[in-house]
Amino acid sequence: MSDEVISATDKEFGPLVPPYQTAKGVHDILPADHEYFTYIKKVARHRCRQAGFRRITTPTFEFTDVFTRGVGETTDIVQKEMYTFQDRKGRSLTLKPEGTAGTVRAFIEHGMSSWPQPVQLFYIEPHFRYDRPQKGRYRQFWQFGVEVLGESDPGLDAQLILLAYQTLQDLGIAHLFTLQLNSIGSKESRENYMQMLRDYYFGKERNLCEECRSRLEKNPLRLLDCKNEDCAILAQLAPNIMESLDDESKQFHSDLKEFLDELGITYVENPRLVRGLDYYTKTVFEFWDNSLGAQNAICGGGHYDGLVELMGGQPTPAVGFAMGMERLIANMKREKIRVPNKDTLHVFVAQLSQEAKKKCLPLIRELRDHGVKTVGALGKGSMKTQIRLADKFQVPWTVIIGITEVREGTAIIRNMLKGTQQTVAMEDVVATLIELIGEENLDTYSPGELLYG
RNA sequence: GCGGAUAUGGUGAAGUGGUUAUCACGGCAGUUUGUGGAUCUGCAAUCAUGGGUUCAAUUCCCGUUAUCCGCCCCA
Repeated sequence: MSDEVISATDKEFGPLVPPYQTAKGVHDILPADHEYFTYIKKVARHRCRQAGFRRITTPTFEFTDVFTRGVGETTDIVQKEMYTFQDRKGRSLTLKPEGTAGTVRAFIEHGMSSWPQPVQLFYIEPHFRYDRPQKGRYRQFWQFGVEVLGESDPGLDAQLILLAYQTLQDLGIAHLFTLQLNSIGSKESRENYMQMLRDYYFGKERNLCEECRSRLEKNPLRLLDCKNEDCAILAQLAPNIMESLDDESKQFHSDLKEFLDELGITYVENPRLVRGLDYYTKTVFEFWDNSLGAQNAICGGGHYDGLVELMGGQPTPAVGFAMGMERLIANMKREKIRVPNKDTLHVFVAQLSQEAKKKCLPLIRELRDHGVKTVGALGKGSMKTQIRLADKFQVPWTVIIGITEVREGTAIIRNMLKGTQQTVAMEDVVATLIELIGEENLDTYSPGELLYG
């Protein structure tokens, strides 16, 4: 590598020379954090399976149009947060910034409208947004999301909100959040409402922030949740969306609230809640962090009746939500919640001499096949080093096989907690250990039998 | 995209305009070759990076990059 290259890149982008570090806004997920990831995935999968959802994974990148059309041209996500690049033939591709657009694309592409309706899907996937990193906001982040397509009923929305709520409960953090609820009506009533807003703001433009002035034309709904002081005051006095809803949406919304009451889920009606993605209709909701008072959502979702059609499919009602895995973890840690994990080992196998090593390999294999979590020090190292390593791993049992044991056909089983040890015949080692560990503690998870034919 | 703070071994922290940069935890190795968790010994940092001020900078100033926080937006 020439000096020229090093200095040029170094100056513009920081350490692009060894040792490397992660790009801005992305993180390694280390084993300690995977304990949380694994646990949350289990909870999510379990809740989804109970409710008849099946998992889908859409590609990490799609044609850019999938998102510009699906998410909406005027949204912040599309306008300034997408990772867009060209492939070798000049096609524009984009790393998925959210999960719904790709899922809807898949729904249409695979003819899911002919599956039994509604189609219920969930995903646990990384997403990408080019945004300034901050607490709970990363350029690559994981979302757990669900979508229900092909049927429209307030009961469905209620179920979905319940699913989100129970997931938060399962993770021990539901009490930290408040459900914010609103309805933005049908496409038609929303357009009427947007016209009402434009009329309301007519002549008041000079009091708006610069951004809101441009929103006025493209997406006046967003004026309602602007944090700018003056904009907020005007928004307070703006016409309430509830009053301009069409009758069907009104009925839908009041039914939903009834169902939520029935389920004992509390919510705050928030007529200024609008979502940053264009595809929503009727129900929109977010779970907001209580302590911040501000809008820091751990989960957001809503009803989107027009999207499938917009993306070239048959008119299909749908509803979904997504929650941020990193934010879930951050909140669990904030609550000092720890998560059970099964990474602890049972047995360490120490060996001395080449002959002993030969005996160790089959033994380790047999132990593992029986569900005994086992590691062995097959590299060089004195007895002391190996036992010390066993101690570092905090295993309760160590098997020691040296020259003497090989000759006698035995092995030493050492109790690492008490410091006692016994010599047993080589063929009894596995059975003895299983008894010491206890069958119920073995790691014998089975993925299920394979089926043939 | 806009503002603020920070940047010292793997981690967390001290510290100084000038000879070997301190401490804790962790890591590795060793304490004479078959046994751990204690003690002891040793090893590991061009003090983010580029430039400037100065006889001299890790320490002062500026740029860059990164991290953290707020705004914006969202998950």
